[in-house]
Amino acid sequence: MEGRVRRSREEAALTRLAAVEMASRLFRERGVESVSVGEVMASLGMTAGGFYRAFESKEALAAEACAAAFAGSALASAPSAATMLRRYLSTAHRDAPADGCPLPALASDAAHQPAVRRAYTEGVRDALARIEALAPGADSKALLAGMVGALVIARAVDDEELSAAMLRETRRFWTEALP
Amino acid sequence: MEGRVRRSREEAALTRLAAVEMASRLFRERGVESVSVGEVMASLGMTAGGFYRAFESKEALAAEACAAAFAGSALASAPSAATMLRRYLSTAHRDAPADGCPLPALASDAAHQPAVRRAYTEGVRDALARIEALAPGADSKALLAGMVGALVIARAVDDEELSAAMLRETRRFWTEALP
DNA sequence: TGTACATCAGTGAACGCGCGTTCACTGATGTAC
DNA sequence: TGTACATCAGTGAACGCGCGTTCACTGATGTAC
Repeated sequence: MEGRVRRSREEAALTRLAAVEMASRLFRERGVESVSVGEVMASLGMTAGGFYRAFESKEALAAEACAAAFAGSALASAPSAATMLRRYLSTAHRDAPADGCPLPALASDAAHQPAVRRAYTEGVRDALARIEALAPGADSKALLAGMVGALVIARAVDDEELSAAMLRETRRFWTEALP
Repeated sequence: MEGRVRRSREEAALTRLAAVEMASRLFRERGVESVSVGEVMASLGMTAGGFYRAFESKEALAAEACAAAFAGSALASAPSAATMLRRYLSTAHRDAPADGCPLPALASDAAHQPAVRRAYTEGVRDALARIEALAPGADSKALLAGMVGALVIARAVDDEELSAAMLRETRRFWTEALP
């Protein structure tokens, strides 16, 4: 296109927020390393060059986008432990990683990239606190491990029946195991 | 170096096996996409060009290397469910992904690459069968989810204490929960 | 068994490509008077 | 409020780099006689 160029500062700030939000979704869907800066900006109708007016590097975006993913996690709003388990261990959650919990989606990135790792650690602490609030007395770490593991395996497997069974059986076990 | 070149067919076959084994370790350690063909071959003291006499593509190597990782999984040799839990949910296993179970290490690759996905699915079926053999009557899917999830989180987290606690509490819960 | 030739495992340079990042430039926005 | 100038958000081309893959070449291995 020709040169429609400078936006107002307000618009630029909104663009920045939109980039973080878009990156947070794309990173959960496909992993930080598989999504390019150019793709994030193109999704916003912009070119890659402008990215560096708003962010210092891709790593800085990764840190912000992951923190944003944890901050906006839907797990926060469940009214009971049973509801949390039903929503978390659902095929809908499995099939929508971009909108879902970052713990299964970003585990591999966190294991290999320090910027993601920091946000991830806080996300684990928050998740444990939420589980303890919803299910006092439950073994929160074993429960979180089961939820995250079931989703990770359900997303990695080729067989729809096996995938659904991982979610269903894990949900059933923990629904019965809770006080 | 100068041209010491052609090896015997026997040597070439050993080189091929060594490449699969090396790739299987490197892929578990850092993920398939973060390890280059050149790096795998350099680890064997060779150049990248020769790779394509033995393999059709990097994707073909990924499929073979992942299948090999599952075939050689140490989980197979545990004499009891308690021993399996102790070994699997240990900091030693957490800190040695190259030698460890592929289920936590390759989950992200399986979710995004069809060649890995197929081997992964068989790996999940095998793991469930082994758990059912060691702990008849246990909820094998919930248990596998807990083991894999605890290791995935323990490897993704910045805080040694939190990381060790994830393993320890998950192990304690399941040791008590088993028949 | 010995010799002459064909094969082919591995080398190393080159390729096309996509990536993260830089930069000169544009023209609307923001500011000073 | 209106004008003149400075700023700077975003463009688009270019960069250096590492990747997966190809290919002409080498010389030891394998084979035919």
